[in-house]
Amino acid sequence: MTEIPKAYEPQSVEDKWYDFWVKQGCFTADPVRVTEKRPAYSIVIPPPNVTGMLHMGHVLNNTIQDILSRKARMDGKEVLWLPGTDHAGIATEGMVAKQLRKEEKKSKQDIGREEFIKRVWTWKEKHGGIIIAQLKKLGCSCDWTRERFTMDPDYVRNVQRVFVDLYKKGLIYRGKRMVNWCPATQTALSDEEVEMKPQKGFMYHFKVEVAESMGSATVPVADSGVAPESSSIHLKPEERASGATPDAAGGTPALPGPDGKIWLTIATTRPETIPGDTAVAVNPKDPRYAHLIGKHIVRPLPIQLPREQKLIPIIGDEHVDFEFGTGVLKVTPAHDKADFDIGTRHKLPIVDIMNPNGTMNELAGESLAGLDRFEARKVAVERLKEIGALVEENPYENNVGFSQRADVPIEPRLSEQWFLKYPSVEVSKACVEQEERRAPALREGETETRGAGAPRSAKMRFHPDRWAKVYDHWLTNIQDWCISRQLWWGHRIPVWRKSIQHGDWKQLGTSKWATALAMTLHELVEIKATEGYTTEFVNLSGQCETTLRYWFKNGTWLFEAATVSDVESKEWEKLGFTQDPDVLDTWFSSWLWPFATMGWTGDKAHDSNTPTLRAFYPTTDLVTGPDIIFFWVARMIMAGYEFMGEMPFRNVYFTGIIRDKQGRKMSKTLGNSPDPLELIAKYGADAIRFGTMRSAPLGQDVLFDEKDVELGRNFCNKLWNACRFRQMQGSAGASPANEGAPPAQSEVEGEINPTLLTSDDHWILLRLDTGIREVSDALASYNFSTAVQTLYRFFWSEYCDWYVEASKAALPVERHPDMSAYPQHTGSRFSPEALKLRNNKLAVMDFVLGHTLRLFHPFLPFITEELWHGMGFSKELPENQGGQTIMVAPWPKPLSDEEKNYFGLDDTADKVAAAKYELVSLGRNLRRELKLDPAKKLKFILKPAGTLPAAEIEVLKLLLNAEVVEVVAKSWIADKGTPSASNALGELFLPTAGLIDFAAERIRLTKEVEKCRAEKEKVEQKLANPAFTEKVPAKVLEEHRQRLADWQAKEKQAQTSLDDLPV
RNA sequence: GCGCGGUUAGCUCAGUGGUAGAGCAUUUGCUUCACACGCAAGGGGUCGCAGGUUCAAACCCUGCACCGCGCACCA
Repeated sequence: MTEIPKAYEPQSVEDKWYDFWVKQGCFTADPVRVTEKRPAYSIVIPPPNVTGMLHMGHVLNNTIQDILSRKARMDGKEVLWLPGTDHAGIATEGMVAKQLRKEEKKSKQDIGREEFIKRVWTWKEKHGGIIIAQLKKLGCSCDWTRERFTMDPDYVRNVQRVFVDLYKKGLIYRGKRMVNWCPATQTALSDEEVEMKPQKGFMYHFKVEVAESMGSATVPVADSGVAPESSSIHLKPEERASGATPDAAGGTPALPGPDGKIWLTIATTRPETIPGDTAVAVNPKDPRYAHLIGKHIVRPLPIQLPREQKLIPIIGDEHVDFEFGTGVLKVTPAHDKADFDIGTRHKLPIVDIMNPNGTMNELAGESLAGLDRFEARKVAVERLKEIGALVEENPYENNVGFSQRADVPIEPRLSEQWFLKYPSVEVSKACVEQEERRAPALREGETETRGAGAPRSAKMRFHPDRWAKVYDHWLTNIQDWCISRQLWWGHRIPVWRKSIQHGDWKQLGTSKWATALAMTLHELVEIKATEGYTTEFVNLSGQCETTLRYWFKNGTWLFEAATVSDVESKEWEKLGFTQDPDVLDTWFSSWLWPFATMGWTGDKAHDSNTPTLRAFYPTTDLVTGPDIIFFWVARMIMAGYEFMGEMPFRNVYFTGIIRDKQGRKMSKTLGNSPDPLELIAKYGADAIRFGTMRSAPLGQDVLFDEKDVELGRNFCNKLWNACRFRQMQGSAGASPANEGAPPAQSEVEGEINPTLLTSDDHWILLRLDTGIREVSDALASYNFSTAVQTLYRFFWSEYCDWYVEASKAALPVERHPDMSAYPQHTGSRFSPEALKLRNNKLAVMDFVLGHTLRLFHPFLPFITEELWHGMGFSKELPENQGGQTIMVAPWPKPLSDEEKNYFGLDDTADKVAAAKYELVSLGRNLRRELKLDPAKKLKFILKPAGTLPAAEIEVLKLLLNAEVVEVVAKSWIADKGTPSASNALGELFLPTAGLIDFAAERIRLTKEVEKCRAEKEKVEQKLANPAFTEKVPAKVLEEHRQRLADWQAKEKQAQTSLDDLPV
């Protein structure tokens, strides 16, 4: 490093080192290298959407993973950070469909499934790599040789295997159920993809006539010519409301009104679904309505239907809450989940009045058919008004489920879908450690459980562990997972179906394969050919691997063939079987991520010999957001147990959610989401990493502010300049960066000679030791912001602000410490002794910087690598110990007892320097309070408490910006009124003859006395309390006594000075 | 409704029972020869409220208020 720029320029450094790391294979994991001494450490990346662009959430998440990976490498582990992307079914399909519409004015149906999928692949090849390139910019040390995509052929095969396996186990089934239907994307969704949002709408009350109200008939009145609207249309709603309608709070039975009819009022938020009502339900215990059960009402919509077709029964069902609404519930089994359940209980007909796209169909009646559901709602209200059925219309807020992705209200819809009954639920539930259940002893051993080959605890840990409760709760109330999606882009369900008339086997054709199969089928079905459903499985072993499932009903067989074999599926197709058109939920592929990316095949014998799986599964850590705890984390755990027989990861770290500085979520519409790449370009990758980590406390959301990145840049610049300063001092000899140099080598030039260490050196070495401990501990407990703040404090406040500044007293300014070149400097500083001291100080600096760079490397990979080489620390180190790259230089260890002994560091070794720095602050304070010219070099007088070497005085002089620091004897007495300050080191005077502003000094001293007195009294009060002195531990009592003495002394001194001030 | 988290300096947050902290912002001063992306010195807080436990509470307990999040949900 010959010429060092004044400021750190990240742009010229980052690409260079990233390319270097990749070329040298620094990120590549090799399972062969894993041994007991070199344990494996692994993380699988939460695969970002292949359509995605890097956002701040990715920055947070991936920086953490990178820190963990880099730290693990420095710990000497074999690290696999496995990257990849996710095919993001709905998002990607939507994007390509949109493009198609825009560029070619075509729908996906226009070009067909095969062509459409081709287009998606083209799109993926072109744009799919963007986010990966962005991760590289951030410095992520992923093993790119193992990059995976959830639509890779191997991965697709794994998804199919898993599907067929679960199908075989009877955990996957197809059924007609109520699902969450997204009318925008026209697919079913899982419960997790539905977000409840409060919506402002209206509660409509409408009235219906009880058909049997005349008391004559229990049979529906066939009065087709006269629809109820014609007879009641003359009445105004309010008249009706006050008439026969029972008061919801009343409790009196609903009886015929003056017109001889009984009217019921029904409350609904969705009047457009009235045509789909197939019953009206009341609570059988409700005295108002119980007598009506079994009678019918006349459904008001659609209007045009003849009266007898509108009659629907009044049923009794406990589900109905009599407090709510009017206590009368309209039951729409096709369009409401709860209603569907009621319908099932009462065997009600199901009338689906909507199209898949959310428009009404012809069953909704002429006036609604073709309208969008929300439009239809308005029209339905109009119709009700027209016929006089609408009683009330009140603003109402309720919660409506929205499709998370499309942000439109979901529509409960009855449809045929595939469901998964979750596997391995109990073991997955039990494996996660809950805070209250954990033994205290285990908490201590936290660091050991991470990354080590054999975990001490068999449990999985969540960080912060409160998420374990959320996880547990979800698993306890778990519902079957709707896994089919009506999309084209994704893993198509590997099931082929055909229905065959009983005995009509010739339908299968006459091929050899078909004949053999038909024979088998024939034999089997002959035996089982009884009416009803069966769920027997036929494994046609010997002939094929397909799992066949069949049902028999009404003389027809329905066959379902599930297979992963391309050859066999072709055969099924030849036999007229057709593949299920649906694809699987994207999460149904990502839940396999931790092992499907590692060469898993599902064949136990094979997998147990797959090196990657053997070495790296289970993975060590998973880093993700709590928002996908159900979508991904929980499901991966179940898949891990089900298919690998083991947990997929030992620790899960949940990041916070990145928000803007006002606490709002980052969103595209708000425009509050900064582009990380712009920030990287502006401030550097290290800066954005540092800033993000610094402001991301464990388990809390992160309020992001560009200021944080700026701080990161400033920090990098500080690091840069501290190294630059060191570099300008020239060589101290041999490479000093060796870890814990053994005492035997101490005589080597450039190594630290303990006999030459000053109090400052002792102090910084102890501070370094503390820093190493704190950073290591913080990382072991995933407290990244604590780690960063510790580093910040150590490096900036301790090393730069105090140590380097103090060191300047012992370091000549000139670049070359060749004495002959500077004849004007003939003082002690340039004596051979001083030169030795100087070199020793440089050696200490190198020692500290060498450790510091390594401590920073996981957080700031680029600048530390640049400086590591630039400072020459890489020289003379073995290739695999930092010689090639700082990436694998050993992580700094706290100083051992041996090292501390060698350096002469006991627990009090930092006391002198600490007192010195405190006295400097006091002295600077004096100067300031007395309003003395800060630039002027002043004379200070020191009366030391003990003896102080001359070198210490030099340091004081420099740090106080003094002209001179004159040391005086104990007997020396200051002139009256000389401002002073004192601490353990001694008493510091600032003789100010002629300079002093007495008024300012009086104010200063008065304030000082007051403060001392207040503090003194606080302590006195405590000590005066007998309860305190009796019960308090001796140590605390002693502290208080000492504190009292200190304040008393200070007060006395300040008071004396005040008294001595000339009037 | 149930659960979780939060409430400490203007802002963002540390702080596991014993003298209230950091960064940013702010004030003042400084072209001190590594760094103005810097240096130095300040100002600024009855730790959300009310009780309780304790010699001692920001910290432990109880209740309340407010903010945020999750789950559930009644038409």
